[in-house]
Amino acid sequence: MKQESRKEEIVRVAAKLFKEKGYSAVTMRDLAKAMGIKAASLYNHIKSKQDILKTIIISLAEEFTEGMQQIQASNENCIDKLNKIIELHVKISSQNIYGMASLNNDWMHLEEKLDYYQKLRSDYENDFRSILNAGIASGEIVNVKPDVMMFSILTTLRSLYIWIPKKEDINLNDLSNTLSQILINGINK
Amino acid sequence: MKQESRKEEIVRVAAKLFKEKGYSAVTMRDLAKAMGIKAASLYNHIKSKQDILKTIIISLAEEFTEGMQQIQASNENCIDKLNKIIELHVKISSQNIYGMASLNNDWMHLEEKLDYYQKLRSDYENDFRSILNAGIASGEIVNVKPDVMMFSILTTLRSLYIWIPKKEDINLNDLSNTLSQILINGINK
DNA sequence: CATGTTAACTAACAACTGTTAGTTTCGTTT
DNA sequence: AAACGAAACTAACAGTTGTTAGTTAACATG
Repeated sequence: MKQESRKEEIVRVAAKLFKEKGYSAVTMRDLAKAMGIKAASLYNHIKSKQDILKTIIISLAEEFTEGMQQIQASNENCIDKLNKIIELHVKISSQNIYGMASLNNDWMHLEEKLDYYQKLRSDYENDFRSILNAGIASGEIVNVKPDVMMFSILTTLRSLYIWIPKKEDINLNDLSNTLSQILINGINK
Repeated sequence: MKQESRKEEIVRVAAKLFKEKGYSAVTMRDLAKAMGIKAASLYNHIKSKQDILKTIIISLAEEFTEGMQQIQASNENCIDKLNKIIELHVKISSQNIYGMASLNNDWMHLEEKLDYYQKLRSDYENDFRSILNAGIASGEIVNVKPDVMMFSILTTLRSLYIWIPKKEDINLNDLSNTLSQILINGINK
């Protein structure tokens, strides 16, 4: 159990506030009050408000990129790759509920790192799309607009951070399995 | 073709800016510049910044409520009700792409109308849930966690505003049908 | 004990925030 | 021609914003 540094604590508390009100609506004085210190004291630990956002978002985006690369490299079939993607989102989202809110809602407020973030995201989507296309080609997956499929699955997975906290005593394996069933087999009997 | 009032124009332009940067990050001076006037001049037409947000969000939320009530009142089977809900979201979202962004991301910045909005939203979700439960009871719908089904379908539909603008020359009927197929029957072959 | 580091503090800054008051311009109606 | 209303303007406000500078207290290391 490694000790959390003061900077990490600030980033964690900031992410929580960012989830509730959004990056722009949270002031450094809000954050300081939540930390029990004065706003100026924050700057002993962090470079800027912008730097906090960058730390939150980029580390998460890189976690997704890494996970996707491992899935792509494996030689499982397409449905199993999709199941792995679902597990990846459930895992990362449940471990960092607050950060996921920033990733989804406040990425446009990244400044220097905006281009880098957008590249990671579009690479991720391209990988996702190519899994679906391979599944269509091999006959594993039904042949209807892969873009709509991707949109549907990915927005569900990207919104997990909203929904997971509402369920108490949730079992993450159960959740992954249920999502797999619903997203892949639908709800029709 | 009814003429757009100056106030409606301001609300429309504001919604566009809110979509790009979020409510909090858009200043009245930003909005004025986009309108080609000075910030103070906005107040000849609108009461406050808050009032703009309220106008955008509440009218949309009421549109959804009205649509859901009609669907509930009809005596179609559950799957057909779900198809109607999908059509409702596609229709409203495509007609008001910018407003949907505020509805999804900036509702927490409503002040006096926050409680009202939250009531509309939870009523909507309750209606949705009861359709799913009826479908499970009648054997139309597979019996797995209705909350996960609702979450999955509803977040996809709520995110349409992000995705529709990326597709040029999209046919809205096609989109509704494709979404129905994917959300209800899944992607498995 | 002396020294250095960490992390808090107070005070202040220049810029920006939403908004109000009062004024001007200009086309339309009396 | 006079009066009116709509819609723009300038100027200003009080409060808030992110951030910097310089200082102080507590504690660990030489």
